[in-house]
Amino acid sequence: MELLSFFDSVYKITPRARESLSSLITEKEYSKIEIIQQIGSRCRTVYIVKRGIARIFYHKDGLDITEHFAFSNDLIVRAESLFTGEPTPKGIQAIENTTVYAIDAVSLFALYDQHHDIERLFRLLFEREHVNSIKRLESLQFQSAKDRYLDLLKNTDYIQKIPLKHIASYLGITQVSLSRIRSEIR
Amino acid sequence: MELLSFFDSVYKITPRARESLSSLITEKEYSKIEIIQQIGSRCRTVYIVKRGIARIFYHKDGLDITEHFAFSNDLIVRAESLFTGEPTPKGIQAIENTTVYAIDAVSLFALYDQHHDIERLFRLLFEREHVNSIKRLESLQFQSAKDRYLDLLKNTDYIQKIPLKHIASYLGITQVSLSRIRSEIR
DNA sequence: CGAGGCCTTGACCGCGGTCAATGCCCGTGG
DNA sequence: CCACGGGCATTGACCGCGGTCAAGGCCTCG
Repeated sequence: MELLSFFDSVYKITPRARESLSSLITEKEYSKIEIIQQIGSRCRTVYIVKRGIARIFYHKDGLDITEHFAFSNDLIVRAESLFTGEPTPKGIQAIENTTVYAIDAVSLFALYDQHHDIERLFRLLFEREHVNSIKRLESLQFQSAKDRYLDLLKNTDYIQKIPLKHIASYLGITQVSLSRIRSEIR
Repeated sequence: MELLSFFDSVYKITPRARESLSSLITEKEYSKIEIIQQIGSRCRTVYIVKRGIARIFYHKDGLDITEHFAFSNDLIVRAESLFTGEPTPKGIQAIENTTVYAIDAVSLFALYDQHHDIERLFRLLFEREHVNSIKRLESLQFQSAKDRYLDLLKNTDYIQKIPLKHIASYLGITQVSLSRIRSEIR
């Protein structure tokens, strides 16, 4: 499976661990706009995007706000719920027709006790997410919306597939402002 | 040691692991304004504040920007360097006379191989930091500076000990704007 | 007592916000 | 097949939050 070789590139686990882990992995398909996880639910599944695009979103003052985009091989979890067990006001949605790998979190955490190396693999995977959050913090704290948009253009393929309204809220601005920024650029 | 009982409250480790771990822990004292870790260094030490206040900061366009504050029992690491091995443009400074516990990261990571439960303990500690980063992301993405300041006032004791200029940059605004916000409030 | 750091205040400006009108694309039904 | 309606993006008019620059007050420390 492609996913397992991606895992190998992060941290190699023993064949036995690999076997236990792979038995937990299922694939699911979602069509454009479909909800993968409802707002208000608890995060009990670790998703990894196989193909397509997904986003984490929530509602604030009646607005739909995108917090995160995920592409191929990206994890997509609502960490503030997965790590605490609390429900989260955030949901997960497919932006295009999307295939994800899904791993049940309870079973996964149970495997941690039997296979030290699985815990390590996922520790490393989540550490990457942690670093991503910090980078995003930096950009939100002291860059203009325009700079953030230019960065996004530079670093993210497939942006053209994402509706501008989602990009706008991800950048922390309205789609009206994003539209003006875009018109300035060329 | 107080630190070990704090660790116990997060995750209990075996007596043997506890012994190995405690041999890595040292205490260091820094006076107000003193630099704990230089800008541009690699993060090879896990610090936990025992007493006092520390901050993570960096320079952007000649300005001094505070990214994080740490109080008693808070971890203080530059995760984007600790987890990647890359140097970081961020430094650590004591805001007051501060005592920290210091754990050498290389030795700690080596212990992970011998003691599964130490890896788990620190995984859980870092997960908390991860969740904090995400909460902060939310507030930076879609709250006004005033709301962020009010939250900070509510959730953080000892703010009165932190110079306003640091609070301002932490909120993503200038100290001039913070000053106006403060004057509005009462 | 003088110097420098920190905080406040005033004048002025620009980025990004709201509200509203318009254009465009696309799916659905008569 | 065209007409209509709804969602998405753009554009204009207007406003307010937070930015810069500069002056002034207040501590602290040598």
